[in-house]
Amino acid sequence: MAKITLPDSSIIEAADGVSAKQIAEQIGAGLARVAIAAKINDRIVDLTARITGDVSLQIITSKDTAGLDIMRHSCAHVMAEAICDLWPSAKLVYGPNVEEGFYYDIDLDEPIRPGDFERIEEKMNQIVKADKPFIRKEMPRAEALLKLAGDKYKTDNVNRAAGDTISFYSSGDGFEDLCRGPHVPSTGKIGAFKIMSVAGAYWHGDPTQKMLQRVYGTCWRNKKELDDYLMRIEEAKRRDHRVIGRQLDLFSFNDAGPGFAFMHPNGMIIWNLVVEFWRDVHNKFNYEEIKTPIVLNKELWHRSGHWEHYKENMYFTRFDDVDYAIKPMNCPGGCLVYKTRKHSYREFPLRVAELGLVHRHEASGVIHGLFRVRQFTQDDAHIFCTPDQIESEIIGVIELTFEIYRAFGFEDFHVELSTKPENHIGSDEIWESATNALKEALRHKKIDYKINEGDGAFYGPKIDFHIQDCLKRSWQLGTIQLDFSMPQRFELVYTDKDNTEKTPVMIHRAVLGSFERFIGILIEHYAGEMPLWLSPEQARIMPISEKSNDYARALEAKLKSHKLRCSCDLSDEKIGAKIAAAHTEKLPLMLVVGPREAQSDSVNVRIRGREQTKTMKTDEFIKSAAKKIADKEIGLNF
RNA sequence: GCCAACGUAGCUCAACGGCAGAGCUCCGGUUUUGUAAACCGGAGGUUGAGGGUUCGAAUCCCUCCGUUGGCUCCA
Repeated sequence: MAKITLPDSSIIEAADGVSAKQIAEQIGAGLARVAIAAKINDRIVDLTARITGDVSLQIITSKDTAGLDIMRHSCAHVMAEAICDLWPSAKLVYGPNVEEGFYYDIDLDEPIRPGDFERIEEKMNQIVKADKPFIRKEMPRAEALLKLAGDKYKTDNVNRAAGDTISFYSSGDGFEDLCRGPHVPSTGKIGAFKIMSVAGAYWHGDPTQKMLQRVYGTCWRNKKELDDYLMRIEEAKRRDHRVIGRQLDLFSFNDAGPGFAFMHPNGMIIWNLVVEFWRDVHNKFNYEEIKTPIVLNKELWHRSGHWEHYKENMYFTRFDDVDYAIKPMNCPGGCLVYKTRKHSYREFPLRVAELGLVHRHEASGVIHGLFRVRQFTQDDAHIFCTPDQIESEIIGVIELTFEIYRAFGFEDFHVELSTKPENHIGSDEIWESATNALKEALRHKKIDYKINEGDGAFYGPKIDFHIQDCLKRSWQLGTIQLDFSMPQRFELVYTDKDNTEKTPVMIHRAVLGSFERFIGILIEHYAGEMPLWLSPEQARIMPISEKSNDYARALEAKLKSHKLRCSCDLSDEKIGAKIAAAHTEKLPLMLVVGPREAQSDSVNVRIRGREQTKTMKTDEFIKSAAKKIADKEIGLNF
């Protein structure tokens, strides 16, 4: 006898071996119709799964996240069947879900092109319409390996799978695929789908392996959800910093220097404001600032270990028969500054910041707007301290980091901790204590984090701060890295209490990561609508007609004397056109002035994106704007 | 670096073997305007670069450069 507890705590009794589907039918025909899978004792299984004994049961529908996940994976199978039908020589590799859809890796010599998507979708539609059941077949591992003999990809998948029982699913017209499951009961249960893109992907992410074709698709409960998703992508593309950067004349790129950003006057205004703010916060946290050369002798890079570990990404130059490298990191220069005098434990922790311009020859395929460039300015700093100061220093860096992120309204980021890699230097003991110091600091600040085992730098463990761009791609901002290598390589020392020379600990950290990337992220974060304090132009003065131009000019001079960034639109256009132009430029404030305002020394304030306007005395406006700027207010309410 | 797609005026795009075009921007003029785009005119191009096929190439083929989306890598 099976005793089945439902989510509402009610209990159904049935004969052993009853299927989840039968129970769903017993609960209600409506539920049975929308049922996709079942959760038996926290394990998600097919609806056909048999129930024995005392269990808890939940029927999963497409409303559940798990139901949508299952639907997507079943959709991947349908896509695989369609592709195998169109290209019989296609070999299936691996087809997991991703955040908002799925992909399937396929080994096929003939390239699948975007132009083929339509016929793949057509074939998929036929399969879905036929509403054939997904049927699970189980067999022992040995039998599965025999069955898959000759298919190196699926054999590999079986070898990587856990457990002794291997399952296959068949659906459609004799299509069968190795799969753990579960699946929807039949292909007709799959909602609205679309093939999104195709891209190359290495088998197991290994560049020495064959490049496969990865076909991306998305699948939603219904057409409306699919359309909403496609709309969201379109919206996101409108936030793309590369598009907005051109629209707002912030920066550009040129074939003359791929991966090297040209910052325009508007972009530099934002840049300099971020630098100014950054300096204020670093002063508050007792940092000093230095600047080290961009081009340094090659020998230095041998000593630092960069030659050995980073040569492929470095630029080199040669003159007067001497080889030089263009710095990819600031630390060696920082070490040379440290060595210019003797240091005492009394001056520790020594926090030395540098806005260092570095060059890294990134692979051509990874260059991406301001997010991934070949020349960038790091907001770097090196903290020299004693081992027992590590944890408090890390806490200090985290506090400084949050203070800076908060000013820009960033709440949505995540933290990752990377631990000892296989190729590392230093003893296990020192790695363990350093990693624990990082963990303790995170625990102390009550920060959740993800652990990337073995992903640390060769010289020490690290904490990274990540943020997502408008298309949900994740980008690293700040980083905190413990470095046991550099102080030794450069023979850095300090004199301790006992008058002996010891090696300091070096903490390498960046908060914004790179100014280029950070400005790109700011643009996407605000969709180009910068808060008042960061806006390249804060207010545009718009005379109603030429008759008010003199008042407009006088007003401009007055606002500028109060350090407001503004200009006059003295064109022959009507006021509506001037407003439209200002909106296109995403200006926060528009000041419409005509004879009325001129007479009363006032301005009519119009706020970006709003219909209603407000007339106020010029002095009152200046005071109010100045306060918003000083407070770095994000809202524009006047 | 690898796979695929794409490079036409400053920007967004059309023409897809047969005279390179539109809107916006820019320049000149008319208009003197009260809250999201007035009107008229003009300028702007060896179609990313080089080679090939063809009577004829933006269009077809090859090489290179760049861009986009992924993979690997990474701030």
